[in-house]
Amino acid sequence: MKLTTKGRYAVMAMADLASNTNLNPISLTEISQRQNISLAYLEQIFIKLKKNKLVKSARGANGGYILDKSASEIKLSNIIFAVDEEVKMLNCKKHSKKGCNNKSVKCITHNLWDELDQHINGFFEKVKLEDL
Amino acid sequence: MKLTTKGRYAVMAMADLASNTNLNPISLTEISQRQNISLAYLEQIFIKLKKNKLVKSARGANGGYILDKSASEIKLSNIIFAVDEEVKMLNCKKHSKKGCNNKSVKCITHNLWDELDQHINGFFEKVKLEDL
DNA sequence: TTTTAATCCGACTAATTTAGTAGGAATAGG
DNA sequence: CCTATTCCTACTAAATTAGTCGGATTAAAA
Repeated sequence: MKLTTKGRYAVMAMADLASNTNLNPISLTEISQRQNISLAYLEQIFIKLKKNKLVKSARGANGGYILDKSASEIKLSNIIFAVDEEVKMLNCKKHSKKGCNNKSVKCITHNLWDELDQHINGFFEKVKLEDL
Repeated sequence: MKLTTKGRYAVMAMADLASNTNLNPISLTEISQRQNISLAYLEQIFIKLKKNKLVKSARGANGGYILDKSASEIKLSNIIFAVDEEVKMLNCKKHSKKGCNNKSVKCITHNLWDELDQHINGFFEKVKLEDL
């Protein structure tokens, strides 16, 4: 699980969406203004959220986005996972040339970073969108 | 708490130091070979570890480093904190212009990222060098 | 039917951070 | 004196992250 401001923006935007939700879709322009995130950047983020079936879109005038599930069903891990594609920054294979080689040389910290990753994941698994 | 490979290298090197310790100092050349980390990079890392009183150095031929405390007294958080100077990647102030402004606009994720930071810190607080 | 407000898409650029190198000075043992 | 080491500073390279730009598509409303 990567943790970047992009993920944070996504969480913020989704929380905004959840709390300002009514029957009509909400445009990114609104969210952009409320949360102070550039529109173009939000667009990128919402494309991904949509692909991951966290939001639905309505195109054209008066269009926008609505949650695809109830706020109680959306875990923060879902959101972060959706926008920060999973490259697992924490494991040993990232720098495979010099890093840990599971087969021969035992990497003493390998398990540690795996555990941490699970720890962080667990943290975001527990929290639902509605909890914010 | 930042989490980079530099921090991981530091943990690996310290674990190496702890497990290969005898009365004599251990040179970075040795650690470099065993852990497959470039010598020059290790030097950088150990300067910081030294400043944070985690290791002691002996200069000159047959010099090297030894732990400055017993492995049971060194927490992983100490090590990571020492090498990845604390810029708190996780809080809202990093991108202060556009980000959260505590005073006026309430940043809905602010507390969340604080909590996570504590969570991660707690994780590394619990583990001592000897536990590896 | 034209205008307008929106999503959608892909490519590009800028900024920042991280990783790593280079070169040499200082130190101490043999 | 020679060699192996730490120490120090500056620089470079690579990777990642953040964000922009231009335009195509869509649908409501005038």
